[in-house]
Amino acid sequence: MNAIEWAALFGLETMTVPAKTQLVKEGSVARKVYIIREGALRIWLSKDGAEITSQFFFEGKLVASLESFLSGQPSEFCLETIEACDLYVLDKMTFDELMRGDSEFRDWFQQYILDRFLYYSKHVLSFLRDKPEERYLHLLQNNPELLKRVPQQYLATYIGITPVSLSRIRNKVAKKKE
Amino acid sequence: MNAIEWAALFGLETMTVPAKTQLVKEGSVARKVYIIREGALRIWLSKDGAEITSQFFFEGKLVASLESFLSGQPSEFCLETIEACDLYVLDKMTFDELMRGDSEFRDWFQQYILDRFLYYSKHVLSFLRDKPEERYLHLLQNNPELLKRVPQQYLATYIGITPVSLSRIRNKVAKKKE
DNA sequence: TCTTTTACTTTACAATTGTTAAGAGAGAAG
DNA sequence: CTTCTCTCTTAACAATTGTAAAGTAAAAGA
Repeated sequence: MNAIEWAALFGLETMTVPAKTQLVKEGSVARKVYIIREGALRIWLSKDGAEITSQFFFEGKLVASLESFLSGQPSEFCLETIEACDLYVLDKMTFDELMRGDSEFRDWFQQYILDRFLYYSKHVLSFLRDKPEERYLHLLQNNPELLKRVPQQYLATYIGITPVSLSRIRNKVAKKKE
Repeated sequence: MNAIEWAALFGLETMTVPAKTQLVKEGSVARKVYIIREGALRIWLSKDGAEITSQFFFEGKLVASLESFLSGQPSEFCLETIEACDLYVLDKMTFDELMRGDSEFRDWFQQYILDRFLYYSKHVLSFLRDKPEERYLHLLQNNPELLKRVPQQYLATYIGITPVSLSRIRNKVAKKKE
């Protein structure tokens, strides 16, 4: 079972939101998780007034400010749509009931947490092992869809550099290809 | 229940190993998890012949090359003792039985995975938001024990820089304090 | 259509980090 | 005690990135 199938099975309500909608704001408590039927979102945090993107989410994925949703603490992050999105909504009360009562869903969600854990392990690794230019090249190779779909300014902070520096790297890479 | 209490409850065997022992080597499959009675360990990976430390573990913690232990795939990392260690050993067969048969243990382990997930989220954050100097200062503030117990060359790669650069930063910070 | 806004690029300069090599100091081994 | 090894420091130079500002191009709004 994937996230969309769970959403359909539970008959979750859907909502449609325009681009640049903040579903969870910094400092507020996340009370819902969303399953993406269509669209793209990102999680960002602010540093000295600038936005730093920490993750992207696309069709078929479950997305939330998880650490806030699970702990009940105010979120350090903002969850915001990049494009107009079509989303299933799962509120915390229903989620808690499912986690208590539906062992299949519980197993599925725990697998989801494990996947996210493994994703983060690899992500940390790329910061330890690779230079920004290498991180960009890996994205280009392993996730070209991401580059086409996401504004470069978001991509830059996602790989830990400024938009200016990413522009320079792209220029450098393009010249090498000639 | 914490990891040590579980180990005692299950009557796990213990082992004592000297410093710089590789419990899991790069490319081998991790078949055990360890619970630390005494000592310190680290996980590292190699990049162009150099070792990059990705995490530290101390007393009371469960440690393994988790992605290898859970997936059965060869480990990308090496699990190595920093000091002489006194460890409980939990092999995969016993672990799998416990995960199937003991719902309390299963819940405990899943909470452990969740904690690790949250730890990694924050770790990624520090790479996105902070400069190496800030990462060092945060360690100094939040984890001074770590700095005393772990060789600086390991610490340097842990925060994503070279030992030379860490030495420079320490010098700079010391001068600021005068 | 014209204006405004936004995203991206480019440039120049400052700051930081990587690299290489040499040196100082502490501890281990003989 | 002496030598060897290992860790950390320091220095010089190259490479990379950050910052600030100006320029370009394309999309959005009136």
